[in-house]
Amino acid sequence: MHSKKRHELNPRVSADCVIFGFDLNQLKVLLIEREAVKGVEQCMALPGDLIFEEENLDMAASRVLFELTGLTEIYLEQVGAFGDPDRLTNPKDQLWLKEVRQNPDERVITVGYYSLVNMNNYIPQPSSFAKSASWVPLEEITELAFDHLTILHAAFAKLQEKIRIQPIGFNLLPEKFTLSQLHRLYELILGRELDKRNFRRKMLKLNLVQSLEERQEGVPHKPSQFFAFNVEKYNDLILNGFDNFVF
Amino acid sequence: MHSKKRHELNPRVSADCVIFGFDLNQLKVLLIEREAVKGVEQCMALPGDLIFEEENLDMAASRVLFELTGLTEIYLEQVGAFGDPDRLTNPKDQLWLKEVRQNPDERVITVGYYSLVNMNNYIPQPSSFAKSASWVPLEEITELAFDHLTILHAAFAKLQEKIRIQPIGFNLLPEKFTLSQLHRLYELILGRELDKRNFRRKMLKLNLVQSLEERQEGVPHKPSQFFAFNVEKYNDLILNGFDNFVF
DNA sequence: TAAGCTTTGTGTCAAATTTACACTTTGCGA
DNA sequence: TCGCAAAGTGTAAATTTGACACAAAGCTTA
Repeated sequence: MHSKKRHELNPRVSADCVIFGFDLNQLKVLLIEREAVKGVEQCMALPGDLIFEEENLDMAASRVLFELTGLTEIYLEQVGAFGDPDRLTNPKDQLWLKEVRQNPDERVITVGYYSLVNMNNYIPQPSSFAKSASWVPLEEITELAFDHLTILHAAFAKLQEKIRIQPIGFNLLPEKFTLSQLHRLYELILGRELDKRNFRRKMLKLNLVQSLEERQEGVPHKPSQFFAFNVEKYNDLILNGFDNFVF
Repeated sequence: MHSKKRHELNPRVSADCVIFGFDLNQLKVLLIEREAVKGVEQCMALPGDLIFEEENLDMAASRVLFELTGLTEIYLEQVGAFGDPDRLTNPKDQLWLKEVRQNPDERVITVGYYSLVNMNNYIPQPSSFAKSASWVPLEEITELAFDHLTILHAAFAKLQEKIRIQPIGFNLLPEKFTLSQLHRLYELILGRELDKRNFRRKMLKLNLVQSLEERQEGVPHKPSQFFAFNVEKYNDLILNGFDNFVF
């Protein structure tokens, strides 16, 4: 028991969103450009903002995402809370906050969210303090405002865990896709090569995808068969998990 | 863009801890008894309390756990943030808060943490507003203060995910344990039966445990061999994961 | 219009892993 | 010494994995 009286934390709370997209070639993340203020040049950031009194966290994250990027109807999954006392104390961030917030020194706890979307269905429309909103290749992101790089890494780590436990791709790919595209998606998320034939065999045996009566057109090579997810099986695997793991 | 001015959330923040233990037979959770105040009988709760201004979240969780239960040196992993506007509005909880908090109506965002410990190494010593602190069988927990049951379920879900990805047991079992005990632990966490022979074969092949030159004594049946974890291999698997999952 | 380029798509075999399944052993207690 | 309770053990069939190379298709261009 401590006898000295300490002050209870009384912070603002924000939500930050890590939206992953896939352009059939690269993994991308939706970033906004934080507007420049005097003394601070533009800077990329996750879409995120303070949340309001009557909101719950999940709804707040959706609203914030919508207000900054125009995206809506996105299922967001929580990454976790980030609340280091010094997460906003970088000099550049401080300058920016002084221009934008009423109490720039106040602590802010943020709750990170992430989602996987099909880039083509969501054209970002920046507004509020987002000067732009655009898809940036994951591998090119080396610096972000505040502790957003930490949040991004945590979200990607979650994605890498998720792919071991659930099927992935339904939200990242168009309705029709080729197995090569799915293959590449898995390689990008897992960060390593997967044998093409073994990958196909596995996917087909899982019954997760079904081939359509349609092939690519206009490509300068043998056209690929299109596939679609077997939604029933996909949802089944999400609910019940794979059963061929350890034990 | 909204034009109407809304108030930014300015809550208190708490940390709640879900500490799992294993008595070689059952999974248990460390709960405190929230002291009765006028009009509200005693009630079980996760150890948790408000955090202070200068703390970061992880350290705050450790402190709170220590202050309420005396446990220290425990590695806590984050479950996530819980912040529904109505998470404290149950009438009983309100009555209790009115006695204990300066501003009982203030919103509180909580950050959940969980950990796995060897019950025998941590004898809870209640203090602060914890009238008692004790290990309660997981399956007997059907009601808790606030939204603590939700947090508990989320933590258990994390544990079930973790066991698919990492070895488990090092922190839950004593140094020497029998394979039956480890077997039971896995069955409890996974919630289903595992074939005894196959389980043993797998564990031994993973090289995760090594048999000691010592057997049980005084049991009214064939005494069991003791085993210990192969720490090197255990840490290797935590770092690098199992490699025999899908793909 | 043929040659070349690029990506798709396919099969097999050996090795490893999984699954299902039942009886003997050991030590204590009655 | 008999009975009880849990420990401990092996095998065979089925499935899954991992490694590996070449023909097919359609566009491009010379």
